[in-house]
Amino acid sequence: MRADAAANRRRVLAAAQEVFAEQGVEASTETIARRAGVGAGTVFRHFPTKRDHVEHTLAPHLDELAAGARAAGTGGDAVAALDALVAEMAEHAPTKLAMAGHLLAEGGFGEAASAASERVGAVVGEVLERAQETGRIRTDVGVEEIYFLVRGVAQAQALLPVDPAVRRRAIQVVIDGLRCAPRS
Amino acid sequence: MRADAAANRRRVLAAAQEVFAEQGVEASTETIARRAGVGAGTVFRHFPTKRDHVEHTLAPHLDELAAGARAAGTGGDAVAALDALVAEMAEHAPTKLAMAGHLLAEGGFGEAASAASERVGAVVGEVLERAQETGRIRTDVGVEEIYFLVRGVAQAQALLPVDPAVRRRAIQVVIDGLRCAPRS
Amino acid sequence: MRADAAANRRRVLAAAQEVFAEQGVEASTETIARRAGVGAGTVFRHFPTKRDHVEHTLAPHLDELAAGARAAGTGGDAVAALDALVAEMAEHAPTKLAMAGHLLAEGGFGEAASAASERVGAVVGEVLERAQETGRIRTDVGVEEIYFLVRGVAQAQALLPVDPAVRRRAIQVVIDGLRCAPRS
Amino acid sequence: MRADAAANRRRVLAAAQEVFAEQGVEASTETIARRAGVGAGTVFRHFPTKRDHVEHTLAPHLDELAAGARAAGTGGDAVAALDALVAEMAEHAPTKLAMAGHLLAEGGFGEAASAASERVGAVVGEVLERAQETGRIRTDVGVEEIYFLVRGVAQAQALLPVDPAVRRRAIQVVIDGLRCAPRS
DNA sequence: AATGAATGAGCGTTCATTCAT
DNA sequence: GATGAATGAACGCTCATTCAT
Repeated sequence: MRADAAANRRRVLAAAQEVFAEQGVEASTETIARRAGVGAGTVFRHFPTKRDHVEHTLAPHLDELAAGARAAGTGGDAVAALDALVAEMAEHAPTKLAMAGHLLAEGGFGEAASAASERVGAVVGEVLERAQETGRIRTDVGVEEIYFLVRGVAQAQALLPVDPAVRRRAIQVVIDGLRCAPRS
Repeated sequence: MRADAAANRRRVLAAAQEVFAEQGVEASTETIARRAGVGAGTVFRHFPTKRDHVEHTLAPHLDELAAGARAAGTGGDAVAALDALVAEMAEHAPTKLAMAGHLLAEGGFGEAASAASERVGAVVGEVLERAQETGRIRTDVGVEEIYFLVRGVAQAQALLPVDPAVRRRAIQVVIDGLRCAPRS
Repeated sequence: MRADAAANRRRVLAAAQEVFAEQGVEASTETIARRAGVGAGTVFRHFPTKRDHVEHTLAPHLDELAAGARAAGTGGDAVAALDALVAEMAEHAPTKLAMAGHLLAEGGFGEAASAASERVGAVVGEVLERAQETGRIRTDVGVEEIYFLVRGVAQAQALLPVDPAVRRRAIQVVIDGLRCAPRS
Repeated sequence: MRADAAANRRRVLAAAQEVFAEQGVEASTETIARRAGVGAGTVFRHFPTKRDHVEHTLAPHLDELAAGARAAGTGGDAVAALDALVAEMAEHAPTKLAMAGHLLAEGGFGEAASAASERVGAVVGEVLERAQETGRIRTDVGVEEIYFLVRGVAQAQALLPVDPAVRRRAIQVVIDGLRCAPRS
């Protein structure tokens, strides 16, 4: 029976990813249960409150983000790697991250989300450090600034769909802004 | 009694600003009414639907934003003016802008919010153009990109409170990124 | 000022007739006040509760009904007069009588409506008696039965709009049923 | 638990029959829930909107009506059967039919009520045709006229309780009016 | 006397959560 | 373990009625 339970858990999480992405965190637990093909009670057995549910749905997203960041951020040229990482994160941390809002509005990330969030930070930290060592990336910014900017870009598109060309140019501004030389 | 009504309207709006800022747009109308010291019916007399209420709470914020932008963006040096405007907007378009989300999710801005939004855009457009004419600001970005970045930074701090120093440095990245010369 | 008050009262009643006819008794007092061009308070000054308001709007309708009945029921031939009266009442006591429902559901007619109702009954009684004296109208029915049937026909069309031809034939059945001779 | 749910559904319907009969369709869902001994949410689980609730409360009434009509309308003598059917319907389609008003005011019968309504019409049609074939029932009336008259009588008593003797005599007028021979 | 703003109870409806089966 | 029915507290909104001006 453990196997069944685990399978159900997975199906509930998958359904939640879909439904939260489509309808936002306000989607009802019933909807998710139906999509997962289980009863509402089952969802609550696995995630006793909605907070838990949202948190455990967010965590894999963050891990995916970390994975994407790691993949993008390990190319040969450290600076190019940073550029790619920022672009990757800013483009692929979309709508779904609105979940974080719900969590934070209700008392901050829990264990699961915090851990995943730190894993993302670690990856970014590594890549950033490598890039700064080349001397071409400004050293007055750290992981926090990067993360802040990336979250911002991600949320800006979540709120209001925007022409991809606009988004791309905006991201380029951020990337260029991370370069060392002060200008003019 | 027009005077009393106007006073009440102002108190309701003030309460809404507070409450929406504290608890998000999901805050109940009852809560706002209580904070304003009026009955729930009074809120609905002034703003027949929640959308109306949110919209008319948001509009003054946008106007304040436009006013701040205009103030910041009219200094002598056009580029310094742009820098100031971006900083000003990014710092002072806080939590409360989450209201826009509610509106957009429910069918777009209404008249009041659209008008205010355009007023903001106009100010930014003017300042940006002036700055670009100096040749020191990149010309591959327009109002949309600026607005997108500013919204992003604003929302990023709305979602998750952040050390002001971090925010300041992140904003500096954006400002520097707007400069012309591509680097290294 | 007495004159102004009386004029207002009349305008409120006229507005109520229109609005109740259009939207049913559920129409809000506000709507009626607006239509009458007065404030809501004025309506309540004249009719302290909604019951009062409905009742005093209904009474003139009943009086109109009585007037129509009297006009129709005073022709030369007593039986023809009865036929005309029934037809007249059944056709012209339409939708608006739904008001009676509200009243009855809330504790019966009040003074004003009761008096008007009795005035209708008196007219019908006179005409019926004259007709019965010809020996051609059954004597096992009285005003109550007539009134009951007429109300029925009137309300049947109020609830569900019906082909006028159907209504006419149905009314003819009632008229024929009032004749003396039992058949086959 | 399907059994419990079904039982609850039945209790809710029974409560609704009572409450709608006593207080009209405007009765609150809360009241019905309390009468049924369940929470308000339970009522809405079974009948997602008030329309649904009214409709499914009305439909059994119509079916009962059809059943009664069929029972009354299948005796040996076709004319006697018609008489019985009209009497039966007019007497037993009481207050509760006011429900139809709510439905019609809100966009017509739905599936359930329409189907039941047609079942009633079919029964009446059969009996009427048989009776007309005897040559003793006027052929200028059809199901529509009968239905109209019956609804009328039913609603007349719904609106204002009336002495059963009066009602009986009024119904007799209708029955006699359906006979062939024109009189006088 | 008239106004129309304020009130607050009530309504239909939704949803996270609990619990009997 | 899973189910899905039941719960009941909210919520947005309406409206008869009251009352300060």
